[in-house]
Amino acid sequence: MAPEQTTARHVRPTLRTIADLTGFAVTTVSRALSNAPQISAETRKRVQEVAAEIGYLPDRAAQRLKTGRTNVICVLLDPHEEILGYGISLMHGLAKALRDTSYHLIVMPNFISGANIDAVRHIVRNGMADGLIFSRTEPFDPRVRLLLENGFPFVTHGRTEFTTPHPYVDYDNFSFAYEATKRLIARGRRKPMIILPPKRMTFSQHLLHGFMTAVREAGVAYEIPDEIDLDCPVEQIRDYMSRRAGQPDAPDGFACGGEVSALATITGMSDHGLTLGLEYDIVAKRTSKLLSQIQPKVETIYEDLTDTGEQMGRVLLARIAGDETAEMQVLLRPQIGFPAV
Amino acid sequence: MAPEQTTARHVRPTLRTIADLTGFAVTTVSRALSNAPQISAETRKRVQEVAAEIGYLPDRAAQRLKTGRTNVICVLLDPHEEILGYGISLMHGLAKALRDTSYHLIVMPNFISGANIDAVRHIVRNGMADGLIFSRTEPFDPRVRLLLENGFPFVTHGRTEFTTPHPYVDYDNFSFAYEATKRLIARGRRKPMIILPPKRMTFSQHLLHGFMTAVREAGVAYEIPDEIDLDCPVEQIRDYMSRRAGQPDAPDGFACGGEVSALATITGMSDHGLTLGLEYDIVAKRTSKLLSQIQPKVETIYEDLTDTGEQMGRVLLARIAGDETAEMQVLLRPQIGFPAV
DNA sequence: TGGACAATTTAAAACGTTATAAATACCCGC
DNA sequence: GCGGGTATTTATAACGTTTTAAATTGTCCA
Repeated sequence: MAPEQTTARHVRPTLRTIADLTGFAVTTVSRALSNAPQISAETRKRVQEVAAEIGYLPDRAAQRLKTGRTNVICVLLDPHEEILGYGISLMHGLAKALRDTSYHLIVMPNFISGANIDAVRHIVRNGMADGLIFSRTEPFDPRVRLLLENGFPFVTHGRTEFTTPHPYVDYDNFSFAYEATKRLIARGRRKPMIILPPKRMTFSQHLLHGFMTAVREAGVAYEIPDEIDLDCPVEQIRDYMSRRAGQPDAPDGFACGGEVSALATITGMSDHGLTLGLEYDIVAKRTSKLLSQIQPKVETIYEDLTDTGEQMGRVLLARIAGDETAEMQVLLRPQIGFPAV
Repeated sequence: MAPEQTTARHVRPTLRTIADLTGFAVTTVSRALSNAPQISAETRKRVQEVAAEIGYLPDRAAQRLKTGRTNVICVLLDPHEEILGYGISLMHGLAKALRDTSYHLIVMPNFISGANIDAVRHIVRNGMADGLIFSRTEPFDPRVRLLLENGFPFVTHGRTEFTTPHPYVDYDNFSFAYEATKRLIARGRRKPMIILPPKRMTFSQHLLHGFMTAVREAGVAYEIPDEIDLDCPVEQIRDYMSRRAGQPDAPDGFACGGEVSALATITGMSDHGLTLGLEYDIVAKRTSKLLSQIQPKVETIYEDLTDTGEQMGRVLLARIAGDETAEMQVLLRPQIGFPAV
C-alpha cells in the first residue's frame, strides 16, 4: 500500500494563523488589516505582508455574525425579466459595480409577477442582505414603502410617486416615447399606436405621457390598445395586431417599449399581409442586438441595461455606506439623435 | 414634541428568545428545531409552536460559522451567456429546485470568457459555497479537474472526457445536430453547413459528430466554416454568410446551434438577396420564443433551459447531501418528431 | 431501597471575527 | 529617574449557532 497521501485538506488561515506567525495578538492583526488608525505603520505593513503571503481571506460568516453586515446585495428578479437577457444585462452591470468590493450578488427569482412584497419583508426582517435591487416599480409601490419605513438600503429601476425621495436609476421613458412617436410622424404616419407595459407600473405613465405629447403636438390621430401590454405572451400581441390590421382605421405606426413586442407586431402585421416600411413603421426600444439582426430593419432607440445595472450598484453602495451627499437619483436619457443601429 | 415613537427596530428572535419563552435550554431548543432524536415529542412540539409563532428563523451567519456549511450555491456566468436569456432561464430553473430549501443562489459573472478557473479556485479554497454550477465545459476542463481533486460538489452543463465520472446535466447535442441535418437533407438541401461553438468546448464535438453522421448517411456534400463560431459577434456571422453566399458551391442548408446565429444567417443571406425557404433552409436550436416570432418561420428543435436548470439544482442538492445512489448524469433528449413551433 | 440503565435535558466550549476596555510601552519635561 | 501624558498593543467578551460531554430525571429490577 502506498504511503498515505496526507493532502491535509488545506486548512484555511485565520487571524489566529497570522497572529501566531507574526507574534502579534489577534486583535492587532484584525486592526492592522482593517487599517485602523492606532496601529503603527510598521506593524500594519508586516501583518499585511504575511496575510497576503498565506492568502488570508476573512471568514464571511464570522464577520457577518459579529458585525451584522451581510456583504450581500440581493436582486429580485421578476419572471417577466426572463425575456431577452434583460435580467442578465442588469446583473452584469451590477456585478461590475460590485467587483473589487466584498459584496456578493444573490438573486431571488420571483415566481409570481408583482407579488414580491413577501420576499422583501423576508429580506428586511431577517437581514438577509445589506441592500436590495428591483425593478418594475409602481407609483405607490408597497415594496418601496416598506423599505423606506424600515430604512433599508435599496435602489429601484424605475420611479415612484412617494413624496419621500428614494434612490433609483431610471430610463427617461417619456423622452423615449416622445421621440419614437415623433419619428413615426416624421415618416408620414398619421395614426400611431403605442404598446405599453401594464398600467400599474410607473413607467407606463411616462411612456403614455411622452406618446401623448408627441401626438398632440402633431395633431394626429392615435390609438392605445387596451387588450394587450408588453407583458402579454407574444402570440397574443401577434394575434391582436393581425386582427386590428383588418379593422377600419388601423394604426400605421407603432412605438414599441420592447423588442419582443416589436417582433410580435411585425409578425402580426405580416400575417395580415402588411410590410414594415411600406404600410406601417415601427420605432422600438432596443436593449440587445436582436433587432439589428432582422429584416427589414426596425428603427430603434437604445437603453443600456448594463450601464443601468452598474449605476444601480454604484448608487446602492454609496447608500449602504451612508453617503448622504452621493447622487441617488439617476435618469438615463436615450441617445436622441444618435444614429439608430 | 410628540412622544418618541419607540419602533424598537424589531429585535430578531434567536434560540435564546425561544429558550426564555419555553423555559428550556438553548441546546434543547436547537435540538427540538432540528428534529434531533433524543428530544421528547412533547418538547419538540412546544418549541416548534413557539418558534413558528414568533417567526423564528435561524441566523445563517451563525450556522455557517459553526457548521462550515454556507447554504449557498454559486453559479458561474460566462459573458457569452448574456444572449437571449440563456442564463436567466437556467437560473430560474435552479431557483425552482432550490425553493423551499435553505439554499441561496449567488451569481458570479465572469468578465473574461473561459478564464474562470481562478474564480473556481477562490470558491473552493475559501469555502464560499457548498456547490458550484457552470457551463461551457471543455473535454478536459480544468475547472472540473480542480473540483474533482478537491471533492467539491458541482454540476456542469455539458460533459467532459475525464474517466472519473462527475455530475452533469447535458443536452444531447449529437441528436440535435443529426436530426437538424437530416431535416435539411429531407428538404432537398444538398450542401448543409453547421455553425459550431468554439472547438474547445465539448459540445462542439458532439454537434460535429451528429452533423457528420447525417451527412455521411446521406452521402451529400457539406461545409464547416472555420472563420466563425457561435460566440462570434452577430455582425461577423452575418458578414461571413453574405460573403460566402457569393462564392462558388455555397451551402444551401444551415444547422444553427443558437438562435442568434440563425438570425445572423438569415440577415446575411438576405443581404445577398437570398430567401429562407427558397434558396436555402435553416434548422436551429430553439431556447426561447424568439424564432417563432420572425418571418419566414425557421424550423427549430427545442432545448428547455429552465428544465435544465431545475435538473442541475436537483442533482447538485443530492450531491451535496452525499446521496451516492442518486442519478448524477442527466442527458436531455431533444423532442425528435415533436412538431416544430 | 438502591443501583443500573435509558431517556431526556443541560452546561460549556467552540467556530472566526470585531468592539470595548484595559494594559503596556514609549516619550517628554522636569 | 519619575509623573503624565500619548502611542500602541492586548485580553476579554460577544455575535447565534451546534457539538461534545455531562447532568438530571425516570424506570425497572434485584
